[in-house]
Amino acid sequence: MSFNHRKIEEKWRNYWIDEKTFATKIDSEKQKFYALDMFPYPSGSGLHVGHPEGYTATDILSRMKRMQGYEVLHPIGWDAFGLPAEQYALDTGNDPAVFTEQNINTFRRQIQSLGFSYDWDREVNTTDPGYYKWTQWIFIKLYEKGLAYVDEVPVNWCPELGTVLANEEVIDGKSERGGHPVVRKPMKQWMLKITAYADRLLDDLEDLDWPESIKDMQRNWIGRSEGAEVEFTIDGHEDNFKVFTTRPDTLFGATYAVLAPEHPLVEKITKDEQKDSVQAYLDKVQSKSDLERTDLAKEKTGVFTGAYAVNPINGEKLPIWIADYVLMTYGSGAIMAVPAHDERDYEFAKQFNLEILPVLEGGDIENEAFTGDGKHINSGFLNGLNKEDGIEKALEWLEENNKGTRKTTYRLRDWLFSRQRYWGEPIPVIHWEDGTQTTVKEEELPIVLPKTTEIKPSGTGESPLANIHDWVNVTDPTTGLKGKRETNTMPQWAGSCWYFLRYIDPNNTNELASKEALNKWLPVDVYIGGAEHAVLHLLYARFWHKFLYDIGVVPTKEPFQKLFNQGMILGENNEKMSKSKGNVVNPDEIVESHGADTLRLYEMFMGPLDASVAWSTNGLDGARRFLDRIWRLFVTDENMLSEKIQEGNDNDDLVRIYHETIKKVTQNFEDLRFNTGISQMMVFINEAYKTDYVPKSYAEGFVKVLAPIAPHLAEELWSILGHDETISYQPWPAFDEKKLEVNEVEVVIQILGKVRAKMMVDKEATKEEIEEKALNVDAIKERLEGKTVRKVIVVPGKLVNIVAN
RNA sequence: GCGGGUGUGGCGGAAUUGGCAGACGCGCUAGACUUAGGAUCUAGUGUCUCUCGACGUGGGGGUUCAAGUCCCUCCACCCGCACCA
Repeated sequence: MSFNHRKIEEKWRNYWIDEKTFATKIDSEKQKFYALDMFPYPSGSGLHVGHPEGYTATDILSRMKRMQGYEVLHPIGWDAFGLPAEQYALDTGNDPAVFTEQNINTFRRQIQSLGFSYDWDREVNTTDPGYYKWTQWIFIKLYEKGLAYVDEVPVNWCPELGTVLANEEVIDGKSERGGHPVVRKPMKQWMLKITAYADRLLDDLEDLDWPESIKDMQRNWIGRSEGAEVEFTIDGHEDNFKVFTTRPDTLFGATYAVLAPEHPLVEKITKDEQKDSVQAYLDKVQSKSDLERTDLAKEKTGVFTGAYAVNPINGEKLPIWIADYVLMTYGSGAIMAVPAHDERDYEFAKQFNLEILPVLEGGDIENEAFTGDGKHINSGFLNGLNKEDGIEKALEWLEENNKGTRKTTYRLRDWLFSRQRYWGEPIPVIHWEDGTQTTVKEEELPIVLPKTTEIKPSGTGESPLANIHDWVNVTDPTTGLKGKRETNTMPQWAGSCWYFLRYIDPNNTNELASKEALNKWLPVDVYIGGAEHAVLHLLYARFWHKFLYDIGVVPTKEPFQKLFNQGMILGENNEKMSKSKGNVVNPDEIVESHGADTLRLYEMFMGPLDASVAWSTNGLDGARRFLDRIWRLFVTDENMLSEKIQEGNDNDDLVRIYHETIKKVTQNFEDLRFNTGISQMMVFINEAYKTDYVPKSYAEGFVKVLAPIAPHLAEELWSILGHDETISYQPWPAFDEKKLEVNEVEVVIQILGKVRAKMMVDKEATKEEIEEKALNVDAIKERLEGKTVRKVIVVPGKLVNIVAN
């Protein structure tokens, strides 16, 4: 008979919630373990089968660690501000708060139906004023330290969404959310100075137990490059300009210079006879959308200004060009072009017939730029040096002669932090009528988002909050000075930058979390979520955490010691699940038809946690079949303990496999290799079916290791085994290394690397004994007839390889 | 183009330090039980020959007594970045 998952799962789900089985004692004496899930954005479409994959992984670890005697913090919450709810509210005329609350209720119900061992008293919600009070507080601290500032910058304006977006939120010239077109537009915006932390964000990656691919993505995003800033004067002109280069050693090979179209000197230095063509070029560049600028057809374009720069190293005159392959936003917006040794400059020089002068030996500059290493030539005092020494000597020369300095630049830009939207944390700043601006006093926090029915973006770049006069207009009670509140709100990423801190002390009204609790519980021991947050969330959260570390709020430099990215669950047709493809699997239906335990088991057994694997209904059935097999082994049709489970000592047929199972499963779970751990559990059950009886102690040990994967079923089996209390805090079973040993081991006998026979030998047998025995095996003797044995290799306990011809 | 990764039966995937390739599951085949089976149990299942055996981890080459694992080379696919000087 198969077990009734609906009844069993409901029973234990209610038990855990009613008894608060998984409440964390935050000041416990036990060793701590903090297992964190990336908290979900509670979308209107509900939970997806992809969500439970990562959640099950952390849940297994949490349940195992509890049984191993740790105090476990395993919380969940809601990243509930953000564009989709607001867009939906706009489209349907609903209040985003109401809509969000409904979504959260759905998510909570769905997550609870899967039996995750969250501490439900620690739920956080980024849209709760009690929570975002502290998001605002952190903003004020950033402001006080000069890390939050207003700047007029060219921003990514998305007309469709009516808001600006951070660089990280723009993909191929379109908004990450919704895929709407994005254009460049100068606007006054709040910025966070993440660049001040660029070096630390880069260097501290070294000590983190994170996937190398994620670390690399962050390294590339930060994009530190070391080189020199070199000063160029302009022939017959007062002004000069700086260029950034990583190859100061190639300065002798510079044959022209390029300014970005937006460079402030462009207008000043352009000669009269070039004015028309330069203006025409600038017009053309400006009308290009971001999409066109990143277009794949990368033909170089540009125009000559008529002006000449002077190469500081040899006094040569270099024509100054304008071209959009030089970006105003990187370095100084100007470059020295060394076409012989830079691919982009080479292309440009070919296009416009500019001089190409090699300064490094090797390569064939007739056909392509040479970017490798070689001896310097045509380079005055650098001649004969290699790349590394050349760079060093050039840097020394530049500094001695006041022509340039060592300089490090970054690809990372400051974080654009304002959104012209309603559904976000209000930025706690007041602009006063005397032209000053201040942050709100801490005791006035939180600045609560006002209720309104008018949440439509104005489209002019002003937030809908600007129309709520009661809220916007303030008067200082002591001075009578009038002012207006900042009407921009924070981006969605703000709330998720620190939520893992709030879980530690979620109801604290005096501080974001108590110092003692933070000291005990940080860092997060394991953090599991999707790879889509590789740069956005994970970089921002690290930045805020480092800042909080600097002002003494948190005790660790990094928030997440170990990070793991779960893979994607694809549709049955091997494609990404999506409504339009009709291949979405709804977890509610699986819980109903197969049970939560089956879903958990199946998702963990599909393959390695980090792989993307297609959903398979047959595979799901197989997972259920395994649970049924366990049930039938333990329980009779009358729901009594099966006679096959017997009190008493070891069963010799089962003893080794039992201890091996405990060992492997424990190790595999620890390593997040759930698929192999489960396979070992299947091996045990297969063996248990073949033998006459299963000692009760083995049965109990097995149910304990099953509990993290299939907790409802395990609880039920545990009670059928005669226990009154939850299995959740029962000690994790131990294995006995001695029981794994065998007296005789099978050794394979190979001839020339091919397996020809097998034999049993004593575990303690010496190499000589094994060799002798192997040569006396009949099948081997036959094969060696007429051949000379040249060599015999013996690997004790494993194999014998005979080299004979 | 740059960076990271993957490639093993019909399918998902196993395989410490090089040491029996294909654990476990799905699917398939046969048998048992059964009024019945999309239930359950038992056995089998890499390919070719069905007897000995040969061949097999993307292709080719190499090191080694021994290679999925190490080295060289080529190919395919996935992810990220993309004129970042």
